[in-house]
Amino acid sequence: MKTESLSNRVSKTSSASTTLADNVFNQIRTAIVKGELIPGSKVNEPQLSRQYGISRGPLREAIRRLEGCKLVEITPHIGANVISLNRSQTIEIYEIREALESLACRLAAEKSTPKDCHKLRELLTAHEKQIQSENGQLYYQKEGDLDFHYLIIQLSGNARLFTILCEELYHLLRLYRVQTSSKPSRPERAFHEHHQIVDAIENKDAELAALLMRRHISNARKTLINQLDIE
Amino acid sequence: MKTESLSNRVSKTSSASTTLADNVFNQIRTAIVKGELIPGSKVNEPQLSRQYGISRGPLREAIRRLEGCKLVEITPHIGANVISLNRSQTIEIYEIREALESLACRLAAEKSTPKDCHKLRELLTAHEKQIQSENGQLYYQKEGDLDFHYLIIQLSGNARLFTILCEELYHLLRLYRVQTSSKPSRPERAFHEHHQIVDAIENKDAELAALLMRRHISNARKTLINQLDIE
DNA sequence: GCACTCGATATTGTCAACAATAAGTCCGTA
DNA sequence: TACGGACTTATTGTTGACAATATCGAGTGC
Repeated sequence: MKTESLSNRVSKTSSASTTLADNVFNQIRTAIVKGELIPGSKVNEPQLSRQYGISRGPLREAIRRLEGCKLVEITPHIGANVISLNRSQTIEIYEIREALESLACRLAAEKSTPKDCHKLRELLTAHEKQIQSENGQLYYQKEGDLDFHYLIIQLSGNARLFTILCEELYHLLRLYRVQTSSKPSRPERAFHEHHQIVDAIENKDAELAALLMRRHISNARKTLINQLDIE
Repeated sequence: MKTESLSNRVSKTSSASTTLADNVFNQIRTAIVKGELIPGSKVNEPQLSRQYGISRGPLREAIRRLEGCKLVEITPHIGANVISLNRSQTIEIYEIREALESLACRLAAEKSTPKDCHKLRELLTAHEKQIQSENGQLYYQKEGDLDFHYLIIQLSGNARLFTILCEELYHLLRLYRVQTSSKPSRPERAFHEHHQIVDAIENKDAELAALLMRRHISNARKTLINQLDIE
């Protein structure tokens, strides 16, 4: 209440939630994903409770939710630390993504209506225009890539799949990008792959769609590994 | 402290944890998975805090962890309810299992040492003896099936994969079995499939291992669907 | 008899204080 | 100077009380 000072407005997301715990959960989560809370650092309860102007009760509930999302690690009697992903852990996540998004793509191809396909096409052409007007490099950085993947996962119709990918793994990957300040840079290639994937979905070729998505993410993984090897 | 009466000992798991919240989290989780807390029912905080002899603070943290495992659903200002899986939600989980365990199997085939393969063989032969001595039907019910899958996931070496499958999805499936009191009944067929999988892993044929595992779980899914259609 | 409102009760959300554990500091000794 | 131990401080764990919201039931009007 009193110390609304400088760092209180960490993010704009959902300032008016129904409960303080959920509210501050969202705020801290975006703070972590944006890199404002640096990976590996300690999550100090008294400090955060002052910062957000709430008591430690709901704050601890929020931290427990963050633990569930695997964004912090809690050690009993010591406290929580913001997760820090190393090289192999990131590769692990990409392996899982490969399997799950391949599945999502197959399901999407099976279930998608012409209207859905139209939305996918629209998304791609919108991104294409953006690329042309902004000289290409911003496709990934503006997360147009993620938009595309989000939509396919939604089209899969598997709600739990959406939760695992979009509510858990993607946040972790976003964190990693901030952590290593890595700029994914293979826009035109990825863009071509995206078009192939939509083609397969439109043709209702589920197996091909799954294969293409798997290869798409596998390529991203290999790019990441090479990038890590260089550094 | 005072009301240790009848329903206090809900489970035997981990009575001496380091913190009350973690302790009661484990207890409630097993209670849910065992069906002692029936799916869909309300999670009453005052009642549970009396039952476990703790205050509502750590209890609420435990509930938030359960929310993270997707074992309860929390509605603001209303409370938590034990999750209840319907038919389609269960199929969703099986779809995810199919993708993830297929991945696990491929990784296991790539990384497994001869010693690992030996352990797998031992597990299978041990189960085989058990089947012969107990007339078959108990293989699944004693969770020998899960032992097998657990071991392969461990051999995959992907820690996050292990977490997602063994710490989250499996608990949900176990809950569903209790909920519908369904007894998986295709022991000899599944057993044959298990043997094939180990063969592939031993031969370092990662693609085949992945394929077989995917089919193995796909069969289980189809069996489940048929079973549900009958009822 | 039915629907609606209002009040009583129970449950959830939040807080501030206390207890227990860990971390840091200062001091003495070898 | 380096090491170890007691003391101090800070942080986490836990509790009970209070506030806010939702649920249930009785009573009233139609």
